[in-house]
Amino acid sequence: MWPTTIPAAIALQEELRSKIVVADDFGTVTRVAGVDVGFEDEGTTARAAVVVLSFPELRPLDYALVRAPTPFPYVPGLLSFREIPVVLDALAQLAQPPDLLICDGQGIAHPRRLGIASHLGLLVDIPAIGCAKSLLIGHHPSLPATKGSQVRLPIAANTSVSC
DNA sequence: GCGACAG
DNA sequence: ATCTTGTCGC
Repeated sequence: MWPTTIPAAIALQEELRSKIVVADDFGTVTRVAGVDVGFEDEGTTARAAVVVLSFPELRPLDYALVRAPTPFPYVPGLLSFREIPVVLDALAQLAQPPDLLICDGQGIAHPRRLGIASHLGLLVDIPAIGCAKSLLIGHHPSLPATKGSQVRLPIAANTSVSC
């Protein structure tokens, strides 16, 4: 069953965090999937879109678009409970299952090390990368001023939190 | 107590 | 995330 309350969701994260395996090697990747979720009807409907590309060619191989009732409110730190259910439905419809997932949200750079990418990857047992557009917690060193600069930052920098 | 807070 | 208007860059 899926958590319905904030305490239950946090408890589940605490339970799952130990299962996370941090890796810099994703093994042999043949198909990579881009995953994202949008909302309709004032947030009451969740819409998942998954596209599978060949790797490294990046040719579209498959995709799925699924809508379902939104199961959980947006709570910073608990995004996965709002977006994952409909994503699971979409992933189940793929004829070409991916070897790697790239999600719009945090991975282990999360208060309890379980951002949506980590959570989803754990549930479907597929390596996942969190590709968030902004920071949820922590800090990082100042970045190069030039767009496209190659930098190597600590994973989930300064994640000292008291949540 | 106050501010911050993925999408 | 979504909505909506104005502005910017190619």
